[in-house]
Amino acid sequence: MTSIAADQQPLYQRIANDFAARIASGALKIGERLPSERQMAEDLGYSRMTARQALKVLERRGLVETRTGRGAFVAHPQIEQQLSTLSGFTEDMQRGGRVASSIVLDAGVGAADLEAANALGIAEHAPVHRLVRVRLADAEPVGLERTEIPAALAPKLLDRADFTTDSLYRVLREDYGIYPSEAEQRLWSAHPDASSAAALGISMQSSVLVLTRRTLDATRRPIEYVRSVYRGDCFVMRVNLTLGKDA
Amino acid sequence: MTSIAADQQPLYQRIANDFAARIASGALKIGERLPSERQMAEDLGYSRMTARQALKVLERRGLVETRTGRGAFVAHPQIEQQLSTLSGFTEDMQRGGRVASSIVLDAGVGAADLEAANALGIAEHAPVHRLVRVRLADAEPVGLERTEIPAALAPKLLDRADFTTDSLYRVLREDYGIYPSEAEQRLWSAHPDASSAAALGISMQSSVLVLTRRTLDATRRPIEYVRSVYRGDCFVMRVNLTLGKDA
DNA sequence: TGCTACCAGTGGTATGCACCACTCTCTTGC
DNA sequence: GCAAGAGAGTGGTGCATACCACTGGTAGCA
Repeated sequence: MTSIAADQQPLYQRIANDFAARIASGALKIGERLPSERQMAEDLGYSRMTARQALKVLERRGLVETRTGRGAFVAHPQIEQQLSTLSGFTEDMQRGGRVASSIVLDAGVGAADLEAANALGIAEHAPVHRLVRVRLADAEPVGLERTEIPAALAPKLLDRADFTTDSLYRVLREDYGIYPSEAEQRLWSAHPDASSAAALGISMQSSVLVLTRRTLDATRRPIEYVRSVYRGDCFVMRVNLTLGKDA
Repeated sequence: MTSIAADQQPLYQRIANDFAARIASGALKIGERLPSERQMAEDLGYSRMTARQALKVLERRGLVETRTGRGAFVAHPQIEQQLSTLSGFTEDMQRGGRVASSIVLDAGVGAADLEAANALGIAEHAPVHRLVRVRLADAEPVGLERTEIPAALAPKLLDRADFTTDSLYRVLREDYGIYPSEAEQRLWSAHPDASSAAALGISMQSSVLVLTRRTLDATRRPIEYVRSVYRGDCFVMRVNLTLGKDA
């Protein structure tokens, strides 16, 4: 029976995936405690070491964090943190004592242009949810963000929440079970085009930071494509590179 | 004897650190094969599982990569790869069919200014190795990189090699046993100052990408501070974010 | 000569056990 | 009433063992 390839995945991977799915579906909420290693093993009939191995996988994926003598807990989503510290807008503003906010310029369904379609792996002119927001610091526009998400991926997405304040990722996660797990970002320095300059209230001779981001979920399915323009004089991007957590 | 805190570190960590040190010192070279798990265990008197655990640590640190049925091998340094793909200069140029090269404008010992001193954790005016290079694509200047390294860290560093072609990290690694393992990068969009504009042959109204990088080694000791200016019209920075390798 | 089949060695997975340090609770004793 | 201490439960470390899938070489056959 070696021909059966159905669950050729190792046991600990299946256990990990099972928990990952339960976290994604919301059956396990952020901060909630997982069953103890011994209990998992006994209840479900495998060894404690196997349970540990599964937890290690979840920990490395950033879905779970463990505390000695306490237990294992569902962690706060990490890629989102990385994406947000990368563009660290809100914190930057708050650290500077300024108030961050957004204005939604557009929120609806449109047709993907060629660039977005390529990035998202869909046909040109295929329908996408489009969210265009101006980022403000103390009511002054400092950035223009344009996000596109395949319409087929998340039906009625933009009816779900008020994205002036709400997080797009939170809705994708909690309402659609979609977890960002990977992202490719490109950024460069340029002068703004006419419409961006107008939206930001700056001259076309100014220096701006242009950013594109292609975000994938755990199955490497593209879930969003972002194109942003930030004013160069009030925006610093931080990137931290590390190798593992072990000293 | 519970008071002795000398080697309270777990066994597998000590094994891992031992191998890490041997890799850093050059006793184990890149690509070289490590002893097999069973052999390590038998020779040195601990369990195979413990040896495995140590190898897992090294794998996560990016020092070692394992191949089923083959063995474990010393990996190519990863942070350096990340730093270079981040600034992906050479590859970008090669992909575009252009030839990448450098001109060394300055290579010697100087006094740290306040910004560099703070970043490197040394006193202002303390001696640093200073390396200033212009990056060229097809003989056209596209970036200006200014690197500073505490002089105390690597005596006679700049006599060691010709940095027109050689890699700074390679020399740090092989001659001084210093491994970059962490980096903080900041970047923003701006107009160049007069001297940078002159070095790059561009106008002061151009848009440039400014980058600073603070690199730390495994003990979180600052080892370099880099300030760079890149022409916005011919430089794209790529950043990839991921969580773990497991599907 | 050239292919196949085998085999020894390797990492990968899984089990089971033992002991430790840590955290929290609940009881005991002042 | 409150503090010290016992105890149960948790993750962390380390051990021994077994079998699997994969790799590379080699011996043997055509």
